[in-house]
Amino acid sequence: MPISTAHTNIPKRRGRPPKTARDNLDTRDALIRCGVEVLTEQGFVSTGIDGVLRRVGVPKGSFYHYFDSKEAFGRAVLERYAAYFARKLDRWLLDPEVSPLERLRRFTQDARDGMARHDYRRGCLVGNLGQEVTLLPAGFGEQLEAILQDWQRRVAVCLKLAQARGELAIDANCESLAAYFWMGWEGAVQRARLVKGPEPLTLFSQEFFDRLPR
Amino acid sequence: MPISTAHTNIPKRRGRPPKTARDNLDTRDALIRCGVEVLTEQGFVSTGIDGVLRRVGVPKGSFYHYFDSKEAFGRAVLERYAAYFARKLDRWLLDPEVSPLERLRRFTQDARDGMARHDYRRGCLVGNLGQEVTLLPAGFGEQLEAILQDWQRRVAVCLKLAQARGELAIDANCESLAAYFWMGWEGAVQRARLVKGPEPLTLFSQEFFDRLPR
DNA sequence: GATAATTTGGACCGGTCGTCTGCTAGCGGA
DNA sequence: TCCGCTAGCAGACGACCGGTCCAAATTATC
Repeated sequence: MPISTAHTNIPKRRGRPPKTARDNLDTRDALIRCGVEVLTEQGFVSTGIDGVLRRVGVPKGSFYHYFDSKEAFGRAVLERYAAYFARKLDRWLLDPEVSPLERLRRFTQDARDGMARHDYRRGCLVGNLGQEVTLLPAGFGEQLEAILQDWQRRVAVCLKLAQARGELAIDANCESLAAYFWMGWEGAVQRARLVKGPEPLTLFSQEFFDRLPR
Repeated sequence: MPISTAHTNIPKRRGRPPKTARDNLDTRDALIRCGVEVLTEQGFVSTGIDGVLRRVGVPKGSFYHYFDSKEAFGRAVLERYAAYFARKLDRWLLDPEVSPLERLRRFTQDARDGMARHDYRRGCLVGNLGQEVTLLPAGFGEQLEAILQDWQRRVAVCLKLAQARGELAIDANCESLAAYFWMGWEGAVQRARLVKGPEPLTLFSQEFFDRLPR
């Protein structure tokens, strides 16, 4: 038998087993996943690692076995979030079933539902960390900006498709519009957290799409 | 003489009389002013009292003489900022020399210059604290939302003036537009801090005013 | 049994908020 | 005059928390 797949062969790891029964090998994964949840709520600086450790049921001493530092943990969380979000974005923006512009609109609706599911406590991780950029370890700012540029690129592509379909004026600058979209959207998300309601998201969506050049 | 009113009869308390001279208020004032600077950079939670104390040259022990708690300090700072910003807003939005829409545009230009003056390290205090809303003492969120509503109201009035002048379509919903403006603007400010440059602010302004219904 | 791999409890150190105590300045009363 | 009282202020302290590190504990593999 060639290389065995991950789920068929149990690795039978050596070493001291976890005290609390946990899916072996993905303690690190669980920490990152929990980190995404907590950091989208509280940001990076004011979040203690004890908090996420306790939530996952991992002892404090174990942390530095999985990550070099809090900074490294933050980076891992951010990467995970970026990947997760890029997938989500593609799922909507590449949907061949609906028109390009409608895809973007549906993305905002889905995100709005997502915020409601978490009672508007969680925001956008990139937005949250962006606010803390002056306090973050060096290089974080650039990574955040790169992620936003990536999202912008995807939206810009979608807008160009809309142009080809005649949904959007041909002379519109899709890059600028995409940047404009994300600024407004991040602002709307922030505001939705503040009022603990969907209204800002709905209002933004309404106004943005209404004012798009035909 | 019947019950004397509080301000006519002086109790003639013993002991050293309250100073009430400038010195007392000056120190408090200096703390608040410095607080505005620091909190617009770092937010509330992750800012230490000691930091602002050191910057003003006030000993640690004196802080709780001027403020009941860190929370009370935060409230004072926020009030000061709101008042300052409302004045600034009025200065631009009520300027009779230029057309209403141009007033709003000039405000954004002025704010852009302001961010440049501080090397894009300082953002909007309301935006910053809004991001931390889940970690802030109770009631902060409502105060922040109230301040934003106040700003929105002022912008909405300005937009209505623009309508009267024919700069804006009569059927435009000024309240919605004002809310839309502030969401986008806060997002742009946040982004400008991230990239440490004026481009997001310029781009937002451009797009927003370009897409206003005529 | 030796070794390597993995997990863990707890110690360390620095920083934070808030308090406690005490000093000084100036006025009232004896 | 001078003692005591009160208001303004300052330094030290305490309790706590957060990030980091390490040595011990526990198991699989050789």
